[in-house]
Amino acid sequence: MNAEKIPDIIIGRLPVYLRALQRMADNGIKTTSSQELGEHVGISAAQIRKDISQFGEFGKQGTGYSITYLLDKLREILKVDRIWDVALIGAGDMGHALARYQGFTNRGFHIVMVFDNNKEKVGRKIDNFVIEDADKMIERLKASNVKIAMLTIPATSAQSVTDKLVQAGVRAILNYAPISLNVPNNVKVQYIDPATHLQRMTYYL
Amino acid sequence: MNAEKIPDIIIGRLPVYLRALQRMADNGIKTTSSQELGEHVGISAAQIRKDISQFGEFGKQGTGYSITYLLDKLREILKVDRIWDVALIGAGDMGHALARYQGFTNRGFHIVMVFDNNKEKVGRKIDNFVIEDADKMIERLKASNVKIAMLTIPATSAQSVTDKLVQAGVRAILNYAPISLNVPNNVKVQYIDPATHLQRMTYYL
DNA sequence: TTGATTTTGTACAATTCGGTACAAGTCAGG
DNA sequence: CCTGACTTGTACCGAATTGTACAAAATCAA
Repeated sequence: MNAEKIPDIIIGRLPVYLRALQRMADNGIKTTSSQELGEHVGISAAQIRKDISQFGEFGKQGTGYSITYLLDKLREILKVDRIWDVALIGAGDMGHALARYQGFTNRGFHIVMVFDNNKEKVGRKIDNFVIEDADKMIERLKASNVKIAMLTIPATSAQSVTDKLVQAGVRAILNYAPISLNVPNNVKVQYIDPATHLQRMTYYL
Repeated sequence: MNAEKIPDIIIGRLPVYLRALQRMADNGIKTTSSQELGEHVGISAAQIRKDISQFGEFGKQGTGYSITYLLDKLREILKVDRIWDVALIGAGDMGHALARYQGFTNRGFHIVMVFDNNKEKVGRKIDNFVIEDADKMIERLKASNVKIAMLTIPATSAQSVTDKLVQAGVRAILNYAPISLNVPNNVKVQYIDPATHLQRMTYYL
């Protein structure tokens, strides 16, 4: 076990391992090797061994890794051995899709609030969520223990809303708006912008 | 100008620069510096200069970069100085959101087909798109010039559908299914999985 | 015109990251 | 028990990536 600072790039791969392992577990597989896992996720076996060994000796020579054990450890490392409350900001098409997405529950996340600044939408429901008024967002967040927000609003208002989220104590933002966000060092942002992702591939076509 | 192989990591940053520059241009700004652009996108000025200089000397000492000129060059490099036809596979919530997304048009992409394997959905419309039968996907794609697909289907069928896409000549896949895909070397995949992205941040909370 | 200021592109240095190779532990079968 | 096949964790090394620093070019104000 290594108590030093773990590089971001390694942390970034762990959720991919976690996802693949979870899938193997669902298929009833009990054990895997760095080799096999590597083939599933497209990463070299040595890389996987090195990444995992940053956190302890979880494998067994000759046998590989117990999937349930490794799952537990990875969930613990990534702090998804619990359920995080998440706020969804923006009830447009993308917000709707995320609100209705069934893939969060068994991966550590639970949407607890949905906000929109359109007064016509406020009070309406998406499935079980009642859309709340964005004007009340800061006070609602401050009174909650929400540390994670998903931002599905236009780029024009993304930075100002982000500032409010930070002010309200949010520490992690999944940003669907096509714009880079400026946040303090203690706040993390991940970007999802389909056009940007597509543009990362056209170069090679 | 350097004709050598450009690292993936640099190509990955160019769309971010492009997005920021496009935004500046929309705001009527004519010129920028690596310093200013860096502040917008959260990347060091030296890094930006080095990235851009891989492709030529586009800046001017003392002045910086002409935004429209740099935009043209980046679009050319990334091959988004044209419009790419894109196929959308899966007409669920996420597929709907993407089909209706207005952010593709001025960034080089145009959805031209939407498929679903649910016979009840086939023939229905999402805005102007008629949902087509997934059974006809391969032949429809082969008869088209579609090289890019967006996959918004369940993980269980993602690999088999991917194999069909590859067989039909697709060379770039934006995968929304929460699973790693296996593709030949000449096919690129980008992953969008909100739970994975969130899990990349919880470690730091 | 001149000197101060700005900014690029790049050489060089430092750091980070990934691949190779192997000792040592584990297991299955005879 | 013994042998052969597997597999981990890590030391070592080369490659890739980023940071530092500066010469040279361009601009601007006086």
